[in-house]
Amino acid sequence: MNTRELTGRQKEVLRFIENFLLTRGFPPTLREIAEGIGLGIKNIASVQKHLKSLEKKGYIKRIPRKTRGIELTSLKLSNLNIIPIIGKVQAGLPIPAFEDVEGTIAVDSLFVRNADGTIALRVKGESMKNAGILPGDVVVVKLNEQINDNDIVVAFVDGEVTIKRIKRKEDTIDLVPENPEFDVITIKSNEERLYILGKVVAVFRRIG
Amino acid sequence: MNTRELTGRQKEVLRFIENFLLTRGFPPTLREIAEGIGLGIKNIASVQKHLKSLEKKGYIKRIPRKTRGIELTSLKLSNLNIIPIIGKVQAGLPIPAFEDVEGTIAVDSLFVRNADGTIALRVKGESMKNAGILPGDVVVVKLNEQINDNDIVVAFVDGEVTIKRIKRKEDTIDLVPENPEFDVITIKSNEERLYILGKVVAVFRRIG
DNA sequence: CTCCCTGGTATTCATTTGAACACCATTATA
DNA sequence: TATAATGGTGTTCAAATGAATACCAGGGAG
Repeated sequence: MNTRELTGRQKEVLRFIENFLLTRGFPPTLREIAEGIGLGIKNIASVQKHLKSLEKKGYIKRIPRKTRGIELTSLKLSNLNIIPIIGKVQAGLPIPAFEDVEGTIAVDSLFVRNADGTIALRVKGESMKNAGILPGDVVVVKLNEQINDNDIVVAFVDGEVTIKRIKRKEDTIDLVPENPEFDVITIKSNEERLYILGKVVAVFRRIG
Repeated sequence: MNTRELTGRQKEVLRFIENFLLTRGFPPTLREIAEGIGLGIKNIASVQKHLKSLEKKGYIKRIPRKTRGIELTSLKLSNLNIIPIIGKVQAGLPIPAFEDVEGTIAVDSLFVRNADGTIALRVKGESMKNAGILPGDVVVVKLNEQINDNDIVVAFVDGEVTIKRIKRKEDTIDLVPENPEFDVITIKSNEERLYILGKVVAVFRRIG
């Protein structure tokens, strides 16, 4: 048999573990698995064998002697980032304050590597429409990130929050919208009207 | 003290639990917490008190008498969906086949309610640019969903995969791009050139 | 036929674990 | 001043748990 193919019973065990973990928040014990797939409570040895098979075929990883020590290869929690969604950013000095935290959002590490210094905001306005950032979208913002030319940033201008593309000139900084209906905001370097909150690193949208 | 505010020690305990769960894949035992925050191994009673405080303030939920029975309010795994990323969709009858599964992606239930019959695809081409769907984006597709007029769909036309907005006319179906540089594809209802794979329900993009 | 893998049943055992007490110190609040 | 909340220490105990072992049966591969 192929090294990755599962027997019916093994599939059943794997599905049970996945489902248990997703609904309960932690992996099952051997006895919980036994019960879950309709085996007698005394019948842990069978479960042990199934788990050994699943591990050999690469679907799970077991941590020896640890209660509930089962990791799913398909669901690596270490690939997850929990990021707070901020409802309102309040102007303030020296740094703006985050208010109305709506909750948290789980983001795959495919989009965000590290949750440190990262927040999520809801997009208002159409100024970045042509960059594929629409009203209602959720943008993920890295706060303490190096800002490079042409980055899309979340900026405070005169106390207002806005998303724009940044372009540095000789003596000015341009905040460029990606929508011809909006104007470029030009700020002289010596003015104190601008505060760059962070860099937009991901965009999420739900449709329908 | 506010019902939600945490003391320094309580914060420390919560951070430890979060970090443990995310890196190890399952919550810690009381003794692991005790060790993790620098308490003696015998000192479980203190941890019990901290957990009780954290639960009272709504940050965690405990499942009595269960080893590692700690749920994080901020990280509800039940709010997570694990969706396969399909590298290539192969034309085939009666339904296309999914090949080159790149892996899985975790999606917050904020964007996808249910993982059943759901896949993720990478966008190629700019035909939906003005709908905020760009090349390289990941789109989430519901396979067995009711298709309504004006939905954005993944369609097979003459064996080619494409993302378009669907508009039903009297005797034809129009697949409308959201980019003036692309043409509308019109298909007569009696032709067998069209297969609707599913409906696009979410778009994800990484920037930079 | 023999060997290996799968799958189930039954039992034993050392550890681990959550829970419950008792006791103490500090600090903030009423 | 009294009271509650926080935070730490030490101990005991029943229950839960992973591991190991032995036994049995069927099927596929060589």
